[in-house]
Amino acid sequence: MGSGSGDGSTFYRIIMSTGIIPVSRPLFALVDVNNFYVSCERAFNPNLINRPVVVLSNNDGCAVARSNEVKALGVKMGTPWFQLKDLAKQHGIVALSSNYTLYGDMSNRVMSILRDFSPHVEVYSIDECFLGLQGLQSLWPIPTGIGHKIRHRIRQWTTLPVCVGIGATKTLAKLANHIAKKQPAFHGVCDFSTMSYEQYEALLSTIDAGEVWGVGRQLNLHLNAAGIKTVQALRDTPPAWLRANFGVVIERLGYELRGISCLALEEVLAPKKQIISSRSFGQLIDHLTELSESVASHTSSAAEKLRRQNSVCNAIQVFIRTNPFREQEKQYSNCMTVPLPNASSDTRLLVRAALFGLKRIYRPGYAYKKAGVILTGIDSAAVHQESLFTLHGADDRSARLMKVLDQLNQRYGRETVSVFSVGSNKSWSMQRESMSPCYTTKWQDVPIAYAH
DNA sequence: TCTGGGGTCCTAGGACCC
DNA sequence: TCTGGGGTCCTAGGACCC
Repeated sequence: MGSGSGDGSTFYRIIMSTGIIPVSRPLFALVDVNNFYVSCERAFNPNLINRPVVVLSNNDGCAVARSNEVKALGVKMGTPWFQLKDLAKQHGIVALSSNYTLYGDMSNRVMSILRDFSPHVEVYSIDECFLGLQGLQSLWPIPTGIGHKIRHRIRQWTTLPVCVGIGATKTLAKLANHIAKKQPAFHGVCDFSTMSYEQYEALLSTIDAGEVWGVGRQLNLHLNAAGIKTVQALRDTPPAWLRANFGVVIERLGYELRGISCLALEEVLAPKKQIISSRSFGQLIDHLTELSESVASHTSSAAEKLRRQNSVCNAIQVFIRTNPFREQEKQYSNCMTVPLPNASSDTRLLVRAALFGLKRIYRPGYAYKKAGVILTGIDSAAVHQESLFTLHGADDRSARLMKVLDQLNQRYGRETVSVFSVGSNKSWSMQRESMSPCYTTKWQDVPIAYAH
């Protein structure tokens, strides 16, 4: 509930006066910046325009963005830089180290422009954004119009080139965007919603099923083996068959291609469910002390991200591995998930746990290439709010829990812990008697931290 | 010689509980 | 004590995405 919005009441009024349910079908746009990192660099260095440019990953390891000129040379995403050097010399490719601060800033500018076009916006990635176009018909009777206006304005205000895809579902909008990028005849805007049936079918029958959002390499192989090669063929495959063979995700994908929207716009930024911090080393290392320094620093930055979203985590995973590309060397890769006695975002506690795990998985005599940590079991409701709870039940655990509560309340100086209630006989469940988010701890955790 | 980093979702299997 | 079915939680691993 909780939707006492104007939309709702209007909806009901119309039903009552006319008896017609005004079903306004959803419509999505996907706006995507072309060659985003390269375009950002060009915005600040016009000398790069019309020249072949790549942006390289951390340690200048591999190409993570390519200009059209570089794509035309056949360079694939993720190609290692050392394999590109000859080609680069030959064609005068400019290689740049990545500058994520710049890209983040440019991304914010684009997103804020898009918010002027629609109140319903999902920032999908640093260079992509879904817009809900539903309800904008009075402003833009033909959706293609809004697409061109968006393109024009972003170009004018940021110099960045974008393409716009429009369709009845997010998957179709993605596909339309892909077409807008690949087929110059569309001038950067592909709008399925106003396209003729013939043109639509002709497009779908020529595009590889592997281009569909959610169809990766593996799935595409399986689809091809089953004779499903084009988007059209995939769409016309019975959803039940898709479910039986590939599961619920692909079944949903099938519906989305049929124009039945299954994926909603996610307008609010959901808190992260896991937070990773990891990096490859510039050179191989083998000592525990060096690994420890790296792991400690990763843990610290991960904990910072965790606190920024007002969360705590209940476990930290630490992992290390050798260089898998050096196939002739002996390989080692391992990880360990270290549970925390209490959910926390405290850097020192997390570092201690991570180093504890690292010591157990570390083996001397290997040349390590990468290390990192993953924070898991994230509880984003833990916002340190005061809440009032009651305790039900009467077995000895109640008394023990009360004691624990006292200890925690003393420690934090306020009511921070949720209380458990007793079910019918022996089952315990958490019960919150407050609407506000609370800090929760699990019954199983209690004896570990407060056994004595 | 040199090969990124950060996410999500789903599934399977084991431990444990009732 | 006999027993099975149903449920949760956790972890690992795969596939996919940008």
